[in-house]
Amino acid sequence: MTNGLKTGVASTSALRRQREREQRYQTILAAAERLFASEGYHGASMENIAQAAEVSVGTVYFYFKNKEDLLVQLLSDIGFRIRELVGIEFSRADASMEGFERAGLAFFSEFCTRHPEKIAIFFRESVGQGPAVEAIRKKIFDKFIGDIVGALERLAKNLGLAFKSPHSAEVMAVSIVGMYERVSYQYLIWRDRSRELPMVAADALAFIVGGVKNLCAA
Amino acid sequence: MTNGLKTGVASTSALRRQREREQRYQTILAAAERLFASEGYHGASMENIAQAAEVSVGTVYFYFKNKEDLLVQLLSDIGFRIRELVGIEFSRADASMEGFERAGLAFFSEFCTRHPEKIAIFFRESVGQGPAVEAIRKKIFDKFIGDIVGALERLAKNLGLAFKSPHSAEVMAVSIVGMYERVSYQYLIWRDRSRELPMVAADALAFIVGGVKNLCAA
Amino acid sequence: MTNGLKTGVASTSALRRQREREQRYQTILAAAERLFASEGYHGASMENIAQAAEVSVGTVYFYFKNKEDLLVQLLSDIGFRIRELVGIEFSRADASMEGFERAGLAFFSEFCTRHPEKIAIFFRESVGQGPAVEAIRKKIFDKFIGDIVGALERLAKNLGLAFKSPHSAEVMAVSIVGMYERVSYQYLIWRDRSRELPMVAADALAFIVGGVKNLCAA
Amino acid sequence: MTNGLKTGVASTSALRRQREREQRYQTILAAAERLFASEGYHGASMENIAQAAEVSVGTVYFYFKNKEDLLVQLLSDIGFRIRELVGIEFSRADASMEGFERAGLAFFSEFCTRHPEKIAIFFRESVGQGPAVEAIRKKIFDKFIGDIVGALERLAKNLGLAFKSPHSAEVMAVSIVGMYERVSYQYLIWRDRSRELPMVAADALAFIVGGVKNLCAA
DNA sequence: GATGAATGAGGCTTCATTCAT
DNA sequence: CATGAATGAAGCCTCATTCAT
Repeated sequence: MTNGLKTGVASTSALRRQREREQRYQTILAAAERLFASEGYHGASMENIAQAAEVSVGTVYFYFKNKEDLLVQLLSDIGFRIRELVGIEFSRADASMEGFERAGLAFFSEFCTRHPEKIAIFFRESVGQGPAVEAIRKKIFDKFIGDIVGALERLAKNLGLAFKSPHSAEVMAVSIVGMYERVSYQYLIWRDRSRELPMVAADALAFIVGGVKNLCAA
Repeated sequence: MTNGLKTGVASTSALRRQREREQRYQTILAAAERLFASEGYHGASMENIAQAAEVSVGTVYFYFKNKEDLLVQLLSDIGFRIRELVGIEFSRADASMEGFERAGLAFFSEFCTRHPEKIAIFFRESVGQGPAVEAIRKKIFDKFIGDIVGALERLAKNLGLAFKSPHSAEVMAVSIVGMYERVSYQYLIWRDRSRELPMVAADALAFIVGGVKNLCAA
Repeated sequence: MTNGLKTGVASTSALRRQREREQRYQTILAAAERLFASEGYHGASMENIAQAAEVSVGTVYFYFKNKEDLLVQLLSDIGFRIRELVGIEFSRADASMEGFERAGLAFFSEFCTRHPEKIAIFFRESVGQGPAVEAIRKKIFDKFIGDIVGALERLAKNLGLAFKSPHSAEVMAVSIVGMYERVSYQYLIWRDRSRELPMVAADALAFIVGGVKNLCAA
Repeated sequence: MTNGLKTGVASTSALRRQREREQRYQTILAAAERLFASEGYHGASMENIAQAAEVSVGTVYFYFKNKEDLLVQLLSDIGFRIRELVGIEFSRADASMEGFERAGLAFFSEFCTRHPEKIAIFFRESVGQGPAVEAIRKKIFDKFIGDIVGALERLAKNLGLAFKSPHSAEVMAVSIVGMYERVSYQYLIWRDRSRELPMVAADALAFIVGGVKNLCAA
């Protein structure tokens, strides 16, 4: 306080440290993402990841508790980004199904095309990797399903419609998530048709719209 | 057949051998199925599997090329059974969507309830286990998708309808498969609501019917 | 039963297998003993031990659960041998202190001289190696102390003597064990005076005899 | 001392520094003692110790050469304190065995009860930790043995007694140390009977007295 | 003097697979 | 055909120690 300079200098170097830490963290995470997607979760060794990130194994363990933690952080990040991009569209959906379409386009045309590795990790590499990973996967899925259920309920309320059964909203949400998953898997991971994805997406969205209509009644 | 006693005796013992071989094969496969589902593909060691099947490790390797082969055979069997039960309903579907509903019920109310381990293996444990496994998974998915596409095309033809786009049929099929997958995962693996599954299935099927209608036009 | 030869052959090869197994087990244990004594418990790696035993690392793990198990088996064996050699003399001690002297000579002049590595492992390398190892150490010590307490009580009874306090017998036994331990450590491990050990032992035993007398009273 | 103000100020701050340094040193040593005793020498990492002492790892390395040094300093300190408390009683022992009893009580009733962690470190955690540590352990033991030998020799001289053999004094000293060690281990570390220790000690000391008498003759 | 991020050698352990009996 | 002991590559992870700031 009494010493502007010193504090200034100190905070500057402290900030830089902080920044560098964050950068290293991200570098390692990025390397892991790349390798998990290309070599598979088990195929990528901690050694490989460290090399790809240009750090030592010890450094990886300084930033992440263990290999599983690497995957968990990756999943958290992926889940966050998807919701940021897609969930927001669902939450805007009110009196029409336009929000559903915008959400789908955001996912298929933007997210999938830009981040095929994230799709591979979320839908392929993180599946069946033990309880801890399954737990976070379930959490992410549940949040996403919640977003869609919210959108459906607002839609029904605003349009004065009722669902066929008490499960309907949830089942629809789960179904929609399942479609997202398998369509992206089929057209992005198994065959790379990322260019056709927008058209494919259009059909998928029409399917969703029809499905939703059929489970609501005046 | 035409030979005398000696051959008869020989063929009898040969038959018994054949039968015993087949039995052993199935015993091992069953043990693997159980363990893959409960401990995970990586969590189950060949030693474990051999013990569970009450044979030696060597014997497991006599009947199966390697661990991956065990999974592949399991997947083949699962794929076959699903098509046998579900695919047949799709192929019967002609001029109405009833076939789609029967297929869905067969899957959710029969298959899922009776074989939750097969669902776990197909949708969880076999995901992301390397190229060879992915290949057979893709093959099974593709066949199943083909069944549904066939049903959709017949339906369209018989009702004089046209698809919105050339992709439509395939996208719908992929979507339906995705729904099957995630709905069973959500209501069977993540939470055990096998008793509610029939009701859930009803909603899911209504969703499908609506989706299909929306992608066909007179 | 009906086939002497076959059973004979079978049992022969089965026996040989059994024998070879036991031999391998002992070979590995011996290698571990040697290395633990010379390099220290932590200084000896599983790799080293495997090499010294001329087997692969995997084989070591086939016979022993882990490194700690190796130490535990070693300790069990050492404890057993000491009691076999020394404890028997205590149990023979009845109406005089001769048994105490024979026991001491057996320990110092026979066991220590013949198995300095076992002494090193029991009194040096196995100390402070975690709860599991401490547990077995305590068990062995307690048994040994029990042997001595038994001898003391018989002695007292036969000579019509009484102990000073209820603890006396146990405290004496613990004291005697402590003497055994430190005397062997001092004259065998820290300096190699194995040749003088018999004389040293004589003095130590005289010390014990005097101590015992002082804690018993007519 | 003789300098004026400036130096005075300087020496004041220098003194404070000196004091702070000494404090830090002791804080770290205390943290190490606590952790070595509770987690074991290997179980306590330098990181743990630094955290417990509320300093950084680097600081620990500023005050101590390495982890072993931490243990060595600890041992030195423990050895010093034991001699300070116990050895002094032996050195006072002249014409009677009272000194031996006072020494024993000092050890069992004072030192053990007050510093169980030091006992654990000296008799458990520092055993078998490599040549350097063994060397200092031996040095401490030897000094302590020397104290006792001195007391024994003075006693013999003053009472006009002779030892049975040239080894006798040393063997007795070693035996006494061994008793101290194992009795404290048995009644303090393995079972916490610190409250009964005084009584146990009484018996142990009577044992020693008897033993000594038996090895001296008029 | 103090900090704490970075290092990397080295340890323990697992497990799919082979092969002599 | 069945057995199960043997293999050894490869993985994950720890931790004492260093050094630029």
